[in-house]
Amino acid sequence: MLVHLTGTSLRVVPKTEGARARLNRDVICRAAQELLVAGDAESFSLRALGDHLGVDPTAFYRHFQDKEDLLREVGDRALAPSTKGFVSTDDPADDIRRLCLGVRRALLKNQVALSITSQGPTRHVNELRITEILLDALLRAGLEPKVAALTYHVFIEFTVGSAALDAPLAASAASRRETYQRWRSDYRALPADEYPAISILGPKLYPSSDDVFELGLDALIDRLVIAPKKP
Amino acid sequence: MLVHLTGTSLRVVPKTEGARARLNRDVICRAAQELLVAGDAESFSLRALGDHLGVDPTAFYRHFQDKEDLLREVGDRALAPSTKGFVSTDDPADDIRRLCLGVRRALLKNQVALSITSQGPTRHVNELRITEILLDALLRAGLEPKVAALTYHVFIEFTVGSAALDAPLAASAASRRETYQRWRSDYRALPADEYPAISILGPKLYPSSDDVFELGLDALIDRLVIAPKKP
DNA sequence: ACCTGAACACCGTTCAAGT
DNA sequence: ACCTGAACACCGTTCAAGT
Repeated sequence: MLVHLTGTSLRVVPKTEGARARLNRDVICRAAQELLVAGDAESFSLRALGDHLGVDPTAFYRHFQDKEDLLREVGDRALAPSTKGFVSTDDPADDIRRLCLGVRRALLKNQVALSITSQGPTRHVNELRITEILLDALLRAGLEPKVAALTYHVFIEFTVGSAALDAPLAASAASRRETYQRWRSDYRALPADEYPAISILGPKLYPSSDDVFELGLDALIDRLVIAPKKP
Repeated sequence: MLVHLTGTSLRVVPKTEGARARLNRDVICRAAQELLVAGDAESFSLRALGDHLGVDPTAFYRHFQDKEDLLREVGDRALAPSTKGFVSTDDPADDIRRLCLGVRRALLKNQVALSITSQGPTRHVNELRITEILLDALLRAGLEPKVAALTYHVFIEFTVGSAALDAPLAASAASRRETYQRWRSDYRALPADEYPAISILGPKLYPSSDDVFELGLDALIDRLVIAPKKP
């Protein structure tokens, strides 16, 4: 069969016709991001997305392979603020620190932490930039290749993993304080003879998850980048 | 209203009647664990659980509040091997190391990492034991209460978070090697001028996730427990 | 007391049909 | 070329009915 042009394909399409919400990957991603930032991640569905776009839910399949394909791209777009305008300095340790903090913030805001790592590398530009920045910093810090690769994965697992754990709570920032209050009082109700350490430290548990992340991140940077252990 | 015994409540129930798969939390949890260990986590459903038990799917609701209630208990049971028989020594750093490695192994095997932390503390015995062991070790290591609490959360986030990220791949151990192969070759196909660090380190990425976890865990222990930073 | 089964309000996805 | 809408094969959960 030959591909052939028909007369109609050369017609000029009126702009007014194109104005009514013509779908493409960009407008779909933006609508998905709006829903994810606004509500909780688990109420997101392709049907809700269709509603939000004023379009049949299945129109989506013209532009993405499946839901995962969409979430992966939405996730990558969410990461843009952490790579756009990022400039590496002559302090690789600080570069790593700034990058991981930015990645975490972007993931928490958009509730897409898990979709990022679900199926390995892609050509998605922000994921690749993050990998490049991190690996570059680790090489500049003087790590040998094999150790640099391992260390890269440590930072990714800690950053993305803790974001995945914190995201559900970070979403409802208002209720987080009272949730934590309740959890602490659950600990307080435990028998002190059976759980002595918990009864001492219970009131101090569930601090700011930002503080937790920074403590862990700085420890990893100190030990793995600034003063790596000799083998 | 008074609680009163009726004559029938004293009747001896024939054992043959009890033998036909009478439901309770224990047999339901065991069936769920079997399904989770055998297959992938996302194919688990209450309907599949009902089939496996030879029972209507909704019979489940006589014994658990909802699916999350079940998964939380299944998760806690999965953690039992990491706390049963655990003995703390006079080396708190090593106690932490052994505990976190055991917790990670248990979570990966049962694919229940995320269900553990989804809604804070409970009276589930293994979760509480893990908290107690960890907090106790941190206090014995000489950390002051506030730092000990932060450090506790760092270890939990790193252990559970990385298990949550690794679990989907750990499930299909057979296909993991070839998956990693493909990912590495994806990296190799990238333009070297745009991604110089990736093109150098690409072949070394995606090492054993056990090695990654141990590198990070030991770094955190060194920096936060053995040689904590002075404020 | 405990289980069944119909029913409700959803999912992601496919595919023939429309324009 | 792109969108629609019916349909398929599922979900978790509720509730009246059975025994």
